[in-house]
Amino acid sequence: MPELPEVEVVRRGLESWVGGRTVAEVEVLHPRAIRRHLAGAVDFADRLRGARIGTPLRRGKYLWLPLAGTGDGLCVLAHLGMSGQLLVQPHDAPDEKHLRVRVRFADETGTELRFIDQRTFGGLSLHELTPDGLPDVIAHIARDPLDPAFDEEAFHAALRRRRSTVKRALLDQSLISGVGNIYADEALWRSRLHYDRPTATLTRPRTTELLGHIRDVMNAALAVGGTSFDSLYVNVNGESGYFDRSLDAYGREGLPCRRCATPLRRRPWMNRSSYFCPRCQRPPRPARSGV
DNA sequence: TATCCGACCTGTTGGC
DNA sequence: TGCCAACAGGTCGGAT
Repeated sequence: MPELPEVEVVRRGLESWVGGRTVAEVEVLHPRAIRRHLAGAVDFADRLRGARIGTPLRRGKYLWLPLAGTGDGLCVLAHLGMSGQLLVQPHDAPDEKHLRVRVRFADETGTELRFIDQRTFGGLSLHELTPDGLPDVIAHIARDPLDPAFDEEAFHAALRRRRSTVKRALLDQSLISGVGNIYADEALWRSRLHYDRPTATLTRPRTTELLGHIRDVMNAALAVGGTSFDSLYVNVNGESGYFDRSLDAYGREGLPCRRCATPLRRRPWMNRSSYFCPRCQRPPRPARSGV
């Protein structure tokens, strides 16, 4: 599933293969893929035609392509959801089964950009950029932990204020962006923190340690092209990443913990799963009532 | 206001 | 072999 490292791999691919090219034609094959573009498919295609793609940018799991030539301050915002792919394909390559949007360019390179999405949780839309260069609709998305301007002190203070648990907080994109279920479980395992640990109990050193593990695991995944369990995540050239072989917690139910050999467990959690080591990641003690 | 949780969506897998 | 339920999970919006 595309989280920050996978989206960054895609962003880098787009920078190489799509940056600087001019859009000739856009074909929307499934309306749900552009559902966040409220003006609809015809408007989406009309406004994109003739635009020149700038350098792709990213915040958390969102990436966007600034546009020139359509009036200032417009961009294509993309979210891959759970199964979205942005592929650069030859014109004559057969259409993928779940091809949703096709972008052709006004050049002779012989390739086009395709948005493919099996589960249609992702999508493309056009938005204006705010003065600080961010698409207006993602102003609520926090900076991600690989952003040099990420404010660690403010993050810790926000955690302490919350009456919630640590994994919920990690998945809250308005608090810290780019972390999804996989890297949350990995970082918690590395930090020896149980997913239900109340955020208000985290000390400043524990927050620093947790952020360090989040950055480490994301950078390690980035270095090998991200995590691919199946064909649902690939880079713009259709290649898989290799970080699934390095996962310590996610998807390893019943397998021995790489620290203590205790079999890892999976627990249903918020309509998904949490993987953890019952020995290294002790559940929090219940709060005593009436004290 | 803060937090929680169901709905959305489709292919795969496992049980019967 | 075929049917069905469970599962995967990021984001949004309604409920509490």
